This record gives sequence, C-alpha cells and structure tokens, in this order.
Amino acid sequence: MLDPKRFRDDLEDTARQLARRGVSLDTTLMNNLESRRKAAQMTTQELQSERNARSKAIGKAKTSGEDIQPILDEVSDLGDKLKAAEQRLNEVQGELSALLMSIPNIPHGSVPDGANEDDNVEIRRWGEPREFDFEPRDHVDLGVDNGGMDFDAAVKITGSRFVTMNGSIARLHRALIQFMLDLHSSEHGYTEVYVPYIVNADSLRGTGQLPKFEEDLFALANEEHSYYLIPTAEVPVTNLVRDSILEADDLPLKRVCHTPCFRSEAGSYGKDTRGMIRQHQFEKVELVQVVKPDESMTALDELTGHAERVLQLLELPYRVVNLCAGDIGFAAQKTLDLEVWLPGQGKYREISSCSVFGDFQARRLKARWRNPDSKRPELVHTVNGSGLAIGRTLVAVLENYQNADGTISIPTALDSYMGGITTL
RNA sequence: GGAGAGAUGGCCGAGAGGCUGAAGGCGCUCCCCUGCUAAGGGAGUAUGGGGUUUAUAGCUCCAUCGAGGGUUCGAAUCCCUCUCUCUCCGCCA
Repeated sequence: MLDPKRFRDDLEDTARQLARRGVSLDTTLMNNLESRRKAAQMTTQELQSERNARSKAIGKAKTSGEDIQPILDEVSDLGDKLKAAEQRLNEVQGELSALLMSIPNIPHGSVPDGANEDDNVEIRRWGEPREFDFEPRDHVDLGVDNGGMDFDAAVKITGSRFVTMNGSIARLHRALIQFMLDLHSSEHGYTEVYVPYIVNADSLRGTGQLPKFEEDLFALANEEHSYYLIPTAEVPVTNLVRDSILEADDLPLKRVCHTPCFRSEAGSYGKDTRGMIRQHQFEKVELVQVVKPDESMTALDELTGHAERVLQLLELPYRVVNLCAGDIGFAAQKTLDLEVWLPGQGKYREISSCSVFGDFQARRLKARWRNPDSKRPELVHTVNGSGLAIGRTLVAVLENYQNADGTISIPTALDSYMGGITTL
C-alpha cells in the first residue's frame, strides 16, 4: 500500500507516476473520498470528545453526591449522533482503504518506460550459450527418454501441469535445492528458515497477493478457515516480520527458504503447456531481505548477485533484464529478472525474479524498525528474489549439459550432492 | 474429538463499571552519588490516526488491555461470537 498522505499532498504527481504502469488513478474520486473521510473523521472525533467529557463529569458528580439527571438529559441524543457519525466514517474508510489496497506500487526512477515485456531492458549477460555439434533436445524428450520424468503419471494422479520424477533425475532435483540452500546460508549470510506452506488471508494481504489476485491462488475449501496454498515462500517468510518493531541491529534480516509453490496459472491457458516450465506445483529457494529504507536499492543488487552466483557456479549462461514499468508486479518498485539460456527452446527464459518493494509491503504488514536517529518506529523496506526456481534450474541443467547420446553430465558444483553420479 | 483454565505495555503482574493509557516490579535510557566491583537516589520509557504547522518540534483531539459485536451517560472490568495459548484425556506422523 502506498502512503495515504501521497494521495492528499501529491495526488497529481502520484497519478502521473502510476500512469507509467498503465494505471489510471481517478483523482476526482480520490479527492472526493478524502474530503468525505476528513469531514466524517472530524465530526466523529468531536462527538467522541464531547461524550468523554460528559461521562467524566457524570462520574465526578456522582461520587460527590450531586444530582446527575441534568447532565444525563444533555447527553440523551449524543449516543445516536455518535453512532451515525461512526457508521459514516466506517463506510468512507472502508471505501478508501479498499481503493488504496488495489493501487499498485510506484515504479522506481531506474525502471524503464514501457507497456509490456517487449520493452524490458537487458542490462548484462554472463556466459556463452554452448555450441552443439548435434541438435539439442528439450528437457521433456531428455527427461522422458531417460525414464526420470513422467508427465503422464502426473496427469493420472492429478491433472495437467504436474510432473513426477524418478531415480537420478529426482535426486538431481533434490541436489539443486540442497546446493542452493547451502550456498546462500553458508556464503551469502542468509539464515535458513522453515515455514508453513498454507497461509491465511492476512498474510497474503501483507505481501500484496490479496485482494487483487485471488484467482492466481489455490484456496483450501474449508468452512472454518480461509486458507491458501502459498504461491511463493515470499508470503510466509516476509510475514515473519508482520506486526513487529525491529531493532536497528536486527537489520538487514536475511532469510533463505525452500518451499513448494502452488499457482493456479489462471489466464495462462495454452502457454508453456509442454514440460516443466509452467507447473501448478514447483519448488523454489527464495531469498528475502528486510532492510533499512536507505539500503533497499543496494540490497536488490546484492540479492540479485546472490541469485546470479547460483547460475555462475552451475555454469549456466544467463542475462539480467530490467523489467519495464508496465511489466513489474503489483507490489514491486523495481524488478530484475534472471533469464537462463535454454538450448531446447533456443532462448532465454525467466529463472529468477528479484524485486524491491520499498515500504509498500511493510505498510500492509505493519513491519517497522526503530530508527535510532528519530527514535521512532519507521517502516522497513522489503526485498526478495528466487535463488532459484528449482524446476526451471533442472530444465536448464538437463538442456545445457546434454550429450549427443542423450545422457546428461552433472555440473561439478553438484558433485558432493549426487553421491558419485556424474552422468545421468 | 472430550473436559477445564487463560489472553493486560519489552517482560512479569495488579485492576472486577467512572478520576486507569492502565498500580507495582523487572528491564532499558538519561542524570546524580560512589576512586574498581556491588549498592543507592532522581527523572523518563506503548502504538496508530486526525487537526494545527511549509515541515519538524510543539500543542491538541481520537482510538487501542487477543479480535469483532452488544449493554451503558461511561467498559480492561458486564453479555455474545470468534481466534489463539495452556493443562488433562483420547487419537496420531
């Protein structure tokens, strides 16, 4: 959520900046709601103040044995007036906060203009795509022929957009998780955490998935609770700091977490239907940082570097893309995508998305820190990114490390995780 | 699943319709005292929001004692619903 003060003091400028994302802010509606809010709030508070004063007077009169009836008569209609005023205030505030919760973050100045992914800007490349002296195959052919991947079995068990894995490919999949967790926790300073994979609506509101993106989530049908499967570890991990005031020493708070992720992929029918690229369930190792406000942009670069390090150690060619204003997510100020080279597709595909949110999530989360300069609680900034998406990393390893005979070599970085297996 | 008990500030803990945003203690901060250490004395120490202000500060008002409703002129205190925690029994990886 953006600072409500923005909509009072810098409405036009805010509207202009949101327009970069293709969002048009109804400034007339906003002004109208805001002035109604102000009027209703002032009336309500005045009445409350009057009630408090009268009640206090009654208390005093009563203890000193005076007749309280005259004061009681005075306040007879106060209760009704107050109730009406409170109701009006609640209505306006409800409308206002629903509107505020649906307005996305403002793109950072370093975010390029643009409407969609075609306008994203590549900022660097690492590694050279390998020259094959045979026609490289995609991960589906490789995995299925190897016997390590079975999509038909997953269709039988559940439905489309799932996979089952067997034997050494399942092991490679697990090895990637262990490798990334170890790298980030022992070399990049992140503390490993384990969290619930099922979360409540408050948590999803905190990180921005609700109220606007419910259709992307798997909700658990239950009369008692409204629980959801996590679409990313960002949700439970970032919500660790919800409703808390951190000390300056606690920052930066760096957490790494492996979880499965569940996405309904509503609206992506017909897109990436083949293989493991887009699944309803996939594993991810997520990096989350909670930082002081003036450190968030540096933290984004640092965190992106940590994700890049995984690709470098696995010797997978990739590029870094600065998403344009029209392509960044709802809560993000800025997003850098890592795209890995996939020989089977002959193109770079997203394998990590690293974003800085400013105080947008923190405001929803009520996540603050005590600034020693002001001695007051102030909102923290949040940053996160995949480090990396496991399924897509597996795809990248299979396709980049394939041999002419259909076997797959294992990247040396994974040696200690594969129990002596060097070729699949 | 059954039976009980509970939820108050950073922590412990009083409070049982009015002067309680909340006693007392601990912790923490600042000051004084003490030649180290220990001890002692004093002051301060919740969060969010509104108004005022160019903006801080200040001033002022409002809200908050797990959450939401209700009763009342007035609720931490009474009533209802929900959530969570703890104890015992049952079941269980």
